[in-house]
Amino acid sequence: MSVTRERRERERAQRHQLIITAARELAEAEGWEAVTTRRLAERVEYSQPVLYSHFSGKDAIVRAVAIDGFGELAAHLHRARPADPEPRQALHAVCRAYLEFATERPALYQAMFVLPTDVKFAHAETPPPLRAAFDEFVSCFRPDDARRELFAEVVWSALHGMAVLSDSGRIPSDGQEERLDFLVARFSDTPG
Amino acid sequence: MSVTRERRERERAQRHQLIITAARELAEAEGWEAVTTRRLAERVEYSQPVLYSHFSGKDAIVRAVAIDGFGELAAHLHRARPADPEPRQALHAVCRAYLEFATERPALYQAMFVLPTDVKFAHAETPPPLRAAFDEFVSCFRPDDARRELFAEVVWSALHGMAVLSDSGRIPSDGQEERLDFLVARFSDTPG
DNA sequence: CAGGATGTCTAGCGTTGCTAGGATGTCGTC
DNA sequence: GACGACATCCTAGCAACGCTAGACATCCTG
Repeated sequence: MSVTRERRERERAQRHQLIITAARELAEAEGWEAVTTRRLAERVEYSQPVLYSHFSGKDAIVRAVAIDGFGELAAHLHRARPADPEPRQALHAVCRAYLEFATERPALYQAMFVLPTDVKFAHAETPPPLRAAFDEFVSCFRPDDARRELFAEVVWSALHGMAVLSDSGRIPSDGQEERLDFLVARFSDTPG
Repeated sequence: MSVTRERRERERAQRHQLIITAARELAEAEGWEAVTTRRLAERVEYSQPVLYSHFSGKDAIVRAVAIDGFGELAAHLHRARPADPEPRQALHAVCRAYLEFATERPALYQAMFVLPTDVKFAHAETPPPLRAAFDEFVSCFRPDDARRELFAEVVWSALHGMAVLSDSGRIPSDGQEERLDFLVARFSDTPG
């Protein structure tokens, strides 16, 4: 339990995070198909096997990036929700923030919500930040409505669909604002 | 221009389709990650290079599968839409049919709407069956409403989100029916 | 200072998508 | 019917992939 050991562990933890951020940067710059273990190793200036001493495999690295993303998304949505919760404006703000997040960090978003994953959603083992992000949607609906979780699921599904279809060029990305307005108009508790 | 030549071309066309259906079956049975050029070649009882005399690469095979799927989806949605178009029931029927299609042919659905593609959506070069499928949604809204295309985009996005999030285990698949009901209630022209 | 644990690298395995080049067979012409 | 031209198909191989075994170096401990 020497001082050296502590330093080692600290360095190891730093390198762990370095791998995660390097994977994320590489993915954001060139897409996930460009993130190979060789390029990643080169980028962190270690050899390939070092990656495997930190993560069980490439999937685990992607998962680590995704989990980092959940925290950022939760924070981003929370910042966007106005303090005075006029319900419809709150929903609009949160939805817009969600689409912003997806558009500005497409690779991160893919790691979180598109790539195959074994992260548990809506489950006891769900990462707390992920649950927190989802709750930002739930909180946009009336607390006394028993179906607000259902509402949140559908709104989230719609936003996710808009995000991925737009990102993959399947719907024109310049109509996103209009679609957002329409979605919120239809889903907010206070119609009109 | 001999008879033999005609037979050759006929055989070639058959083999072309054989490759497509083999790829699709393999994907439906074991997922797209199991569809390798070697396994596909083995399945059609030819060597690998034969695939490349029909398609420019693996992506082109996936695209061909997807395009087949567009036709089937359009037909499936059209069958589902009732002749007497009570608007809300029509929308409900088409939406349910869409989700059915996605759940029952998940690999085909992925080829069409998830995997990277260069198929043109909402464009002059859009495959007609794809446009026809989209129009089944558009037709669920009042013809005099200039924004019905927008409505259709958002409904489609929501359904797509529900389909992929459920398929990848990110929302529980047994809530799909409830979500569908809620979606249609909020989006149909005739509220209530 | 020796011995064992820890950390890191080189080298290589099996698989992937894809392609070059040779063998085989079929066709139109003399 | 024999022959050159052509089309068809396969064997063999390339580079890149995720991942791992085993050798080397380095450091802490007794």
